[in-house]
Amino acid sequence: MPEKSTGSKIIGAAEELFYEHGLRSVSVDMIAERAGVTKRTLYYHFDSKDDLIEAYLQARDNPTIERYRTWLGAADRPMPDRIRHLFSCLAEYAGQPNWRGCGFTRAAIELIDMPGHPAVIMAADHKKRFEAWLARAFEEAGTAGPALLGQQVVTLIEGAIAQILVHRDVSYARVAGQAAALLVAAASTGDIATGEATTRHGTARQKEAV
Amino acid sequence: MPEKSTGSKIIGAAEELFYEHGLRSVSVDMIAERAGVTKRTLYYHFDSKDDLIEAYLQARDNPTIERYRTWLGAADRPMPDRIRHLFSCLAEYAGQPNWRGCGFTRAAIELIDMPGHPAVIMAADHKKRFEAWLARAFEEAGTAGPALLGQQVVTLIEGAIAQILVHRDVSYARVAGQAAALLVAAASTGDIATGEATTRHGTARQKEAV
DNA sequence: GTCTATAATGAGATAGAC
DNA sequence: GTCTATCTCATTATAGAC
Repeated sequence: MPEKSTGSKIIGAAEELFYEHGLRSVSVDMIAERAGVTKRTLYYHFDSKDDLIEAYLQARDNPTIERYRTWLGAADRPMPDRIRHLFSCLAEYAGQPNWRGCGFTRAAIELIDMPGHPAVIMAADHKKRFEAWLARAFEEAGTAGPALLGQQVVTLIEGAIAQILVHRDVSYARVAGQAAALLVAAASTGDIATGEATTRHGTARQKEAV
Repeated sequence: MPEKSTGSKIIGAAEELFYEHGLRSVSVDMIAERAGVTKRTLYYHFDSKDDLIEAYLQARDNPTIERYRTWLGAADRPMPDRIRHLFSCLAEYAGQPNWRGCGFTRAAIELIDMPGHPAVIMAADHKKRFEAWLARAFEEAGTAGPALLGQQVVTLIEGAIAQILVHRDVSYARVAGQAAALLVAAASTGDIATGEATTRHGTARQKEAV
């Protein structure tokens, strides 16, 4: 098999460093050193640091969505269970010591004063595609209101990630998973969780545990 | 009334700039200029930029929680309605052109490679107190499982803020509010939204609208 | 307490040889 | 394509006068 190309070595180094320490804290020098090349070589392969940032997110795009696809699992189980499983996997994944939240959201925040930055655009696009994938999974499972449910569940995922990051407490993934499963279950019974009506006569029930 | 002190002028400038552009993008020079003092004067009042960052978050702490307290409103209405109202207010607030998400979460992310930074500690502490306040409100309203519900609702708030920030679309606050109201309503009926049991026999219902 | 002026450092990016 | 060496600029922080 072929030697790893210089370009991909640089991207690999950028991935590790940007994700672990953030975009602004990591210098081009650090990336070059980690990649085992000089800065001049790095600039031969990439035009600028912004270019590297873009490549970093690009490299994470597909793997991230595929990871969630695996977590959701096949359609041979009820959707609420699959969703709970997804959040359960997230909890385990986020418990790893080198986990640092969502690289896309973090990029959007770090580059908040550069709305036109390619990485910011890419982050929004990535999240839209992720939401669309999830909504589609709901649709295929015959869940009512798949688009709305997609919005709600990605919001729970996003919130759980932020809370885990701030508190270093993965339990937020589990409680978010319970919430998501309840929403999905409510929709699965044929109801649509939207609108402004009161829900006080709802009777969604979950057995007590944990 | 007394003239605004130099110290508070500096903090005011730091607040505006840090919140709008982020911690790393804003230089001490910019803050000094905005405050109408020289850099030397700034360093007379604050030891370092990190010190300024801390003061910036400190200044936002109480106002932020009070804002949510107002949004939740008095206890003269059913809790699901109050929660929906809170998210509705968030949607309107986040629609303002100078809104930039949660300063605490953003600080935690920008300073992700400095886990011991005072601002990072303060962010976690702020969010814990916020969650405790919300859980207490549920408790006072007699809702079952107030602590769990507090976790779930803050997770929805956090997620909605992140999504709005990335997509510049306040509708995430509304759908998150619907989800939160449903969770609260489910708990209000005496159920506790926890555990691992399937929820497929739940029948929480919300009228379709919007 | 506030000013002008200046360190001291680290960053992104480039020159030109091989 | 990769190297050594350097440029240019922004940034945090400080010196010393008034």
